[in-house]
Amino acid sequence: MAPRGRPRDTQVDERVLRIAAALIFERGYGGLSIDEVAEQAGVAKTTLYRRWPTKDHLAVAVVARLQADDEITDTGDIRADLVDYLEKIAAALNRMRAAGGHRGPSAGTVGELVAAAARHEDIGHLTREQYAKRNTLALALIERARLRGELRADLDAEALFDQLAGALYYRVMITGAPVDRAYAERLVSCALEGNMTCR
Amino acid sequence: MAPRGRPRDTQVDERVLRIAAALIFERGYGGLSIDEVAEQAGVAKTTLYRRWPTKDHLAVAVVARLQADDEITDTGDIRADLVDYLEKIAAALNRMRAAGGHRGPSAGTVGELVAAAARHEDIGHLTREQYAKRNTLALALIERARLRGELRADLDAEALFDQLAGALYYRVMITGAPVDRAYAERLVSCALEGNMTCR
DNA sequence: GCAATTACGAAACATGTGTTGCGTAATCGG
DNA sequence: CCGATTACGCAACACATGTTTCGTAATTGC
Repeated sequence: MAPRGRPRDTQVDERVLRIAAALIFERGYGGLSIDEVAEQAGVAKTTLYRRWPTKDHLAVAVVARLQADDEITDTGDIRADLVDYLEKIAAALNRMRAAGGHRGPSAGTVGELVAAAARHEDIGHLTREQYAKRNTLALALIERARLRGELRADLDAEALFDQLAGALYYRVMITGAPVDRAYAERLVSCALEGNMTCR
Repeated sequence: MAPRGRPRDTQVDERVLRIAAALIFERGYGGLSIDEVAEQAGVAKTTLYRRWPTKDHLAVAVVARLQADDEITDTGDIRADLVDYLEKIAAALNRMRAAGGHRGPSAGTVGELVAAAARHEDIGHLTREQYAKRNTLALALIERARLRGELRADLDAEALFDQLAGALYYRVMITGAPVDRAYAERLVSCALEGNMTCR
C-alpha cells in the first residue's frame, strides 16, 4: 500500500506553499523566486521541482489554496443568490489583487495565471475544469429560477452568466476599478431588469 | 528642430515590429526572443533596447499595431451599434488569440499583456488610457440612445458596458469559448431585453 | 540483512532577459 | 572643418529559470 521508496517529507509542501504565498503577496508574481523559496524553506531546488515542475505550477497551487470552494446558495430569490455568488467570485479576485506588484490595485497576478494556463496544458485543463464547475453551478441556479417563473422562459443563461462574471474580471484586469458587493448588486440589477424602454 | 546627434534608422522600427509580430503569432508570447528578433532584423540588441526598454514594451507595441482604431458607428439603432462595437473588440481579441502558444484557442497573449501592464507602470498607464477612451465612446453612445428614448432613463451605463465587454474578455481568457458576431448579438439581446418575467 | 525504489542535496549547466563598456558612424551647430 | 551629441554594433556581464548529474539517505518487499 505504501509507496516503495523513501517517502516524501510532507512538511515540505506546507512550508513551501506558505513561503511562496508570502512572497507572491508581498512582491507579486515576478517577486516569487524559486531559489529564494528553496532557501527560505531550507530545501534544495530539486525537491521543489519534484513537486511542482515549474514556477507556474507552484504559483497555481498557492492561489488554488486561498480560493474558497465556491458553494452556491439557493434561497429562491434569484437576485439575492446571484449577488451572493458574484460577491464570492469578487472576494477571490480581490484576495489575489492584494498580491499586486509595485502598484496597489494591480491585477498582475490574475493575468499571470491566465498566461500560465495558456503556457502549460495541464494547468489550463485544471483551471478550465474549475471554471466549468462554477459555470455549471450558476447555470443550474439560473435554470431553477427560470423553471419556477422568476426569470424569462426564453433567456440565454450562458450569455447572462458570462456577462455577470465577465464584468468582474474585466474590472479587475482591464479597467482596474473596484469590485465589491455594491457593484455586484448593480450588475445583477442591470442584467435582470434590462435596459430597453419598450416594456 | 532636428535632434542633435545621429538620427535613428527608421527602417529598423518597421522591420523589428514585423519580425516580432511574426514570432508572437507563430510561437506565442514566450516564443518571442529578443536575441532572435535582433538577429533576424540584423541589428544589435542595444538598438532594440534603445527603442523598447523591455520585451513587454516591444510586445505591447506589436499588439497596439494590429489593433484597428476602434471607431464607433452611431446609426440610431442602439442594438445594431452595440453589436458592431462588440464585434470590433472581439475581432481585436481574436487576432491576438491566433497568436496562441501550443494550443489553438489560447488566450495566453491577452493574459501576458495584462500582466505586462501590471509589471510596468508606463504600460499600465498607456493601456488604461486606451480602455478609458473606448469606455468613453461606448458610454456616450449609450447616453445618446438613452436621451432619444431608446433605452431606460435610469439605466446604469457603466455596468451595462462592463458586462458586454467583460463577457468577451471572460470568454477569451477564462472559458476559451469562441467570440464572434453571433455571440455579440446574443450578449446585446440578453443585456437589452432583461431576464425577469415580471414585465 | 539485502536489493530495489524513491527522496534529497549539492553542483554544474543551458537559455533568455536586461545592462554595461567601448569603439565607430552619422548628423548638427558653430 | 570641429566639437558635441546621438545611434549603432560587438562583447561581456549579472541574474533568474529550469534541467541534469551524481552521491547519499530512507523505506519497502523479500
